[in-house]
Amino acid sequence: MTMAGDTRREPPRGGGIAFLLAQIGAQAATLFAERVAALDLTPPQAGLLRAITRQAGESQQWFAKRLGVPPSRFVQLVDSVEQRGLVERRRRPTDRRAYGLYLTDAGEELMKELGKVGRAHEEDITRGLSAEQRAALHEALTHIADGLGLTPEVHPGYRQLR
Amino acid sequence: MTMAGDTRREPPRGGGIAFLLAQIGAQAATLFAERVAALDLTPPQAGLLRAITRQAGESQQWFAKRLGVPPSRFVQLVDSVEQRGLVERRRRPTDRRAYGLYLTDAGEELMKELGKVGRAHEEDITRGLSAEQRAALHEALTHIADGLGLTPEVHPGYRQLR
DNA sequence: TATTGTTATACTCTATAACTATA
DNA sequence: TATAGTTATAGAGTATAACAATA
Repeated sequence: MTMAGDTRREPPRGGGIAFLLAQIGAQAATLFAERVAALDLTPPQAGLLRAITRQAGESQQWFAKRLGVPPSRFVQLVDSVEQRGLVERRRRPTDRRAYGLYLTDAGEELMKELGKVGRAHEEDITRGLSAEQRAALHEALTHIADGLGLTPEVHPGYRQLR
Repeated sequence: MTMAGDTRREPPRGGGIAFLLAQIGAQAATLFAERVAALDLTPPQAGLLRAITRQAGESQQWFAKRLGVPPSRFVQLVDSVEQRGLVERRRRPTDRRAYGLYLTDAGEELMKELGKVGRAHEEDITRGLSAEQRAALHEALTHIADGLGLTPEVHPGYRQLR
């Protein structure tokens, strides 16, 4: 099934690895957007829910910085998931300017669905690769991400569905 | 130098291969945008110049479809490089509705610089990977791109520099 | 009537900066 | 005076659809 060593293409695939990464990354982001749309979520909303799962109770400023989103945009993002009953803002008694963010029960439920969607998406992208190829690919990509100074949480490439 | 088999991270890097691809792809696109900005080009302009290099004389419609850009946007794209003297529109005698697109001498010159930029960018991204890792990575990415139905020319992920 | 290229317009997404309430 | 959150506004980028010239 895997066409090992297929380099017969001419002209050669433009731009090599960097071009392929940009091209595939954009397509992966689009496919992910389509998948989470089935849960009535946008990719930024999905990213926020996941971040809250990991760091429940942190302030909006904290999440906004962590996710690389400007505070003004972040407000609307929180509004959108709060109005759907997925996330709660809780005033902090110690500093009444700040809100801590928490998932509601409905939010926790949706996160399970989101986990399934993520696994299906992963399978979509890596379909046809052997376990060895996947391991090597994951290692190479992690190496590149580290070299580019990318941190696991920040995802500058979220894309809305048109 | 390469940290082979580094899977100690916790929590594990989010989303696995698909997430890494989207994250890296976005960053690669941004870095490329910064590099071509040194030539006073945007990524879509660079993509157009490269396409014309390969298929000089084809019509605007042909290129627009090939690059996945709507005709209305394509007009402005051609305008921008024509005004800089990099590209020429030539009316077709056989069908006076259509224009064939050609690089000017200045355009050919700039393409050489663009080639250098592309190679430097490729090195930026793949820095620290062994020759074997690069070959395996290229193969895996080509496989993924084929699986996603991506063609070598179309690049839906061009991103403007902000 | 259909097609190439063009223009006009409207819409989406985003960031900048001003504003409020608390500290 | 400084900070968390919010709101208002303006800009960039994009697509949709109407238009002119040629077939």
